[in-house]
Amino acid sequence: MTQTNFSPVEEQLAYLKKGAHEIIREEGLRAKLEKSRKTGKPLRAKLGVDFQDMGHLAVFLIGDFTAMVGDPTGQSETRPPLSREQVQSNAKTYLEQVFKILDPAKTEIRYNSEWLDKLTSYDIIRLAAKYRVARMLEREDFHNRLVNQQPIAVHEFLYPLLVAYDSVVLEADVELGATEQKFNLLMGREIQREYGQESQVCMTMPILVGLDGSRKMSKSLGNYVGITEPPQEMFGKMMSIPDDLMWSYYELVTDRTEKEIADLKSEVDRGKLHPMEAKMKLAEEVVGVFQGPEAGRKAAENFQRVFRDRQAPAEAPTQKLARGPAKKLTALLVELNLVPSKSEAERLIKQGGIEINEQRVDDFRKDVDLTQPAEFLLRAGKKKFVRIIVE
RNA sequence: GGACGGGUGGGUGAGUGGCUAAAACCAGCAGACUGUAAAUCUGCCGCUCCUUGCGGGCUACGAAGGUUCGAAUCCUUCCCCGUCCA
Repeated sequence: MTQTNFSPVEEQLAYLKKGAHEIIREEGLRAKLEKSRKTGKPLRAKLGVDFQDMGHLAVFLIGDFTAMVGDPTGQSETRPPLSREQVQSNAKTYLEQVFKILDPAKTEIRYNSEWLDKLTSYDIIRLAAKYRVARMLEREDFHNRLVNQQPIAVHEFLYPLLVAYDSVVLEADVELGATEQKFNLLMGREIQREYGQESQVCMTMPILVGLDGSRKMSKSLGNYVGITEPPQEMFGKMMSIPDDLMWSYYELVTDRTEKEIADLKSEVDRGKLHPMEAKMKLAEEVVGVFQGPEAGRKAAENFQRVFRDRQAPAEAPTQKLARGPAKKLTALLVELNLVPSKSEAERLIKQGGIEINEQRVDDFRKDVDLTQPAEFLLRAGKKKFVRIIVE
C-alpha cells in the first residue's frame, strides 16, 4: 500500500487545487505533501478521489452511526434517524457508487460506528468539553435558527463534534468536503489539536448544482444524476441541464483543465461552437468518466439518432414473447412494464405516444397478433423502445 | 402537565353534508415546437370492465365505529404531527 515515488510537491499541489473551492491552509498541505514525499508515507485523506490519483490513501468514511442518530441538514430541519437496516442498504449503494470512482486498492472503508459505538458517556462529555457553545453557534445554520426561534436539538451540537472526532480516530491528514461542510471540517482541525494531533488540512469543493440549475444536487430533491445509472439515462439528464450550468459540470466532473474549459466557453460565446455541441461533448465525457469512454460515445450516437434524427435507437432492448392468442395492446404494454396500468396505456395511445415499427397506433383497442412468429419495434412515449420477438 | 392548531391524491394545499375521483399549483406523462430530454403552448394525469359512452363497477380524503337516502365534510373513540405555555 505504501508508495515511495510521489510526484513533486508543486505538481501534486497544482493538480489537487483544480476544482477545489478553498484550501485551509495551503501551506499546511504543502508541508504535509513534502513530508510524505520524504518519508514515502502516503497521506491519509478522509474521502478523497484526487488524492488517490496522486498515490495517497483515501479513507472513505461511512457515517453509519451518525446516520442513525439523525443528521441536521442545511434546510434547518432535523433529518429523521434511519434504522440500522436502512443505513446498511444505503451504505451498500454508496460503495457501489464510490468504487466507480475510487480505486478499491487504495481505499480504506471505515464505518464510524466502529468507534462511536464504543464511546461512553464519560468520553462524550469529555469530547463535548473541548468545544464552546459560542463557537458552535458560529455556524450559520445554528445561528439563524437561534435567531428565528426555531428549535435546535442538543444532539445536533454533538454531531459536528463526532464528525470531528472521526478525523481524530482516522488520523486524517486532509479532509475533503463540500463547502457547506466547512464548519465541520474546521472543527476537525481544532479537535485534532485538542487530542494532540497535527491538524488536518481542509479542502472544500463547490457543491454540484442539480439538474434544475438552482438547488444543490441531491437525491432527495430528485434533481440528480446517479453515477450508476445507465449511460443513456445519464446522457439524457446531462442534456437537460441549463446551458449556463455546463461549465460548472465541465469543471467539477470531467478531467479537462481550466484552460480547456475556458477555451470551449469562449468558442461558444463567440458563436463558433453551438451550445448544444458543447453540451453533447460534456454529456459524452461525463458518461465516459463513470461508464467508460466507449459507453459515452455510444450514448452520444444514440442520442443523436433518437432525439435529433427521431429514429429508432441502434439497439433497443429485446423482449421475447411466447406465441399465443392475440392480445390487447394495452395489456401488452402493461405486461412489458412500459406503462404502470391499462388506463395509462389507453391514455398513451389516445395521445399518440405509441408506435409499432415507426407507425403511430391510434386505435387503443388494437390487438397484437401473437399467433405466429414475428418481430417488431415497439415505442412507448419518447424514450422507451423495445424490440419484440414473437417466437 | 396545560392551551391551541392540524392530518386530503407523488408533493404543497383548497374544500366544512349531495353539483367532488376531489380546486389550484408543482412534479410526472404525451403531442406540437425546438440545438436538447431546456423554454413555451396544448392535452392527460386512481384502478378496472366493456357495447369507448359527457358509460358501468371498484377503491380513495390518519384509523375504527356511528348519524344520514347521501359524509373528505357531522358525532364518538383511538393513533400521529406541529406551535405556544409550564
